[in-house]
Amino acid sequence: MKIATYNINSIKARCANLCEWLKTAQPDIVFLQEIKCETENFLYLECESLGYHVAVLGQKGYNGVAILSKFNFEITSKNLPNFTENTEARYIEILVKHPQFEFYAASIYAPNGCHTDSKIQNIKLQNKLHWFDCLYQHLLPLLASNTPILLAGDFNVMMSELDVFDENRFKGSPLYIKEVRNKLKALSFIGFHDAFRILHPSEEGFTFWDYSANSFVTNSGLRIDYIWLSALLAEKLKECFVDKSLRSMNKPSDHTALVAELDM
DNA sequence: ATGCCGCACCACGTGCGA
Repeated sequence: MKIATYNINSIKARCANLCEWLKTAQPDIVFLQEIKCETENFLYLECESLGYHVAVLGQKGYNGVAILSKFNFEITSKNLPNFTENTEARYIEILVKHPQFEFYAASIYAPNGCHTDSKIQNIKLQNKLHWFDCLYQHLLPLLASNTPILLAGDFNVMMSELDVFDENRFKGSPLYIKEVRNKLKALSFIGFHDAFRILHPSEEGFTFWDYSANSFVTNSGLRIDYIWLSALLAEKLKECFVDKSLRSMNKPSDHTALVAELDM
């Protein structure tokens, strides 16, 4: 089983790139973030004609998450039920139903918490930390159900100096400060495994390069997109890699896809 | 010490991203 996560930065602007990539990469499940469209405006026909069932939580203009799956599923959650300020579309979760296996799978777009005004940034940072707390509160009963869980998406956190091209530029950033990194580390404390790091303990694995300053060419990137596997899925992990082909296309997203192969 | 570019939208400027 091949799965991929991709912050697409507008599904509409990326339709041709996405379809071309789906045809060549042939993933079974794709987790999308920042689709930037309302639920009813998603590219249903294009995705369904390529063999995918579609789950969408959209929003006008910003954010928005979706899952494309060749396997049948039921939607089990739209947004975090325990997060009270749910005006932003950042979480959609399905239960994949295959005759041989069943697991929860969520597409995640965590708040980034950055703003030019420091007062507003602090409010956004607190919101980000609270959002992660709510994510874990939501995940604990799922873990207790003993159903395998897969989390994929843009977590807006670099976990270590390996994950950032120039650590000094991000000192104090809500993407990198200790409080935020600790929130992500907490995922491993409750039993999730960072798929890329399991297989590549010392590679950079960047998934994002800013549009400006020629950053893709100079490889000034960040690793902020992750696939997290609960134990029952981590033991099936065969391969995990960054597919840079999407970032190399015309009119690319500023992110590219992180891909994992699991031996189900 | 900074969004340098690109996206969407009551749109030809502004908000937002990371």
